[in-house]
Amino acid sequence: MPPSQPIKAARGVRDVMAAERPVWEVAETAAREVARAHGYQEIQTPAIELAALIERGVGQDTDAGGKELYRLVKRGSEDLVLRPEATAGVVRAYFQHGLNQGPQPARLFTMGAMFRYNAPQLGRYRQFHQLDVEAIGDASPAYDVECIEMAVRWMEALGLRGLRLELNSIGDRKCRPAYIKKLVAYYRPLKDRLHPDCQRRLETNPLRLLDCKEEQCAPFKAKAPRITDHLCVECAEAFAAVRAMLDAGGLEYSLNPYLVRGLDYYTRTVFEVLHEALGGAQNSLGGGGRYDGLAAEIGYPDTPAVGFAAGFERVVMMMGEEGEEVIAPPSALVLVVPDGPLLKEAAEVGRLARTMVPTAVDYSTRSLKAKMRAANRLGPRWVAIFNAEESARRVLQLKEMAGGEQREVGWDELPALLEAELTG
RNA sequence: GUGGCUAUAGCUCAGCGGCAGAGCACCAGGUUGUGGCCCUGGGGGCCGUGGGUUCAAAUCCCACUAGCCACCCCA
Repeated sequence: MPPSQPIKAARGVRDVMAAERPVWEVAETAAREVARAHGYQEIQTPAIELAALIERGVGQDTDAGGKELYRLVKRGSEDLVLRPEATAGVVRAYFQHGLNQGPQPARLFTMGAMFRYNAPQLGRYRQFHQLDVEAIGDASPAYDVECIEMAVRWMEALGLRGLRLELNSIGDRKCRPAYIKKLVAYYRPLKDRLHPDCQRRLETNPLRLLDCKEEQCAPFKAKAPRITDHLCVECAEAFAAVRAMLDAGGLEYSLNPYLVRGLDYYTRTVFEVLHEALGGAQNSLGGGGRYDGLAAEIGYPDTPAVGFAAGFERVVMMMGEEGEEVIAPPSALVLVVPDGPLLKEAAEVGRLARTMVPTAVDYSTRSLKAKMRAANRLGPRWVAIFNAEESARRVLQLKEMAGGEQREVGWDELPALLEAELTG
């Protein structure tokens, strides 16, 4: 029985159609170029992972690793989820394929679909796509800066302007717990005056108090102790080194002591690349940071690492606003248009032309006039027209659509002629 | 998960109790092998879904669904 309603795409997902796809291709190509220019190698990891990897790696108390996680129906004893981000899977692959035995750090990048069950909005989808770049196996803050630089360079290469880089350090396992205690001690007496969400945060995830944008809480936030004033010596030195290298490299940034990222695994450096023109809630094009604790969390040897992820949907959207214009190429350079029922002959001419340039064939039974109208919309550079009489002589009329000139060409001369036209 | 706005042709939208409309797009003809401009004609609609009010509902009311926006969260 047919469905009572025609079946549409699932909520929160979208199709990238032919008019938009070339923009994605530009973004993907630029991403590969930037990553490879820094010595990074492309890998692919699965979209499905064991639930334990994500829950341990991303953190069950985070949105991405908790309520937003897509869980697959168990088959047998396999408890699988759709990945909400790529880092945990890349780190898993790094160990599983022995990259920890090779030269350190391993410089890896990947591109692909991520999945989070949240309310869809412009620029935010349930299936979205990220560029993900990771340097695994070395604690030097120089790699933090390398990641930041790649993120910014990628977006700049796509013509995006009005980018803002925000930077913070959120300490490590040594100094952060002590800071959180101070933060809670500061906020506890103010609890009644915070708005409900923040009252909840105080109990569940105190760091998130710094993320609050409510005016009601703003005065308290301004006077709250700052993590950057409470870093241990090692974290403070690393943070200073990151800033010094950014300065030396001419990368502008602003320090944001309230920048706290949504995933549990971050330590020390965190950063975000924002775009001024995007709406307040979805103004983040990408972000990342150091995650020295993740490897141990998912059962591998303690290993320092740093990386970033950036969203294609938002980057592509901003390219449409202000980036360089990308024009979708016509689907074919040559369109073969037989006048009459000449299917085999049209196919043969198509094969000949295709040896040189992308070639489509119009096999429809419409009038020649209708086929020419269609040809005009498809936008090929040439149309190859022939009727039964010309077919018998193995010739065709090659018409250049832009100027309208056409001349008779033998089928066997066609490839050489097209080549000459393209190179000349 | 919470609140606001919206839903009519492929697209953009008008109509706001009384025959389902426009522009663009699509198809065909005007031109006996040849596109664009122009002219003519044509195909297309459960007016998001379900219920209610009414003699009568695209129009008013309710619910649901979806989209957008804000919150939340983040890419």
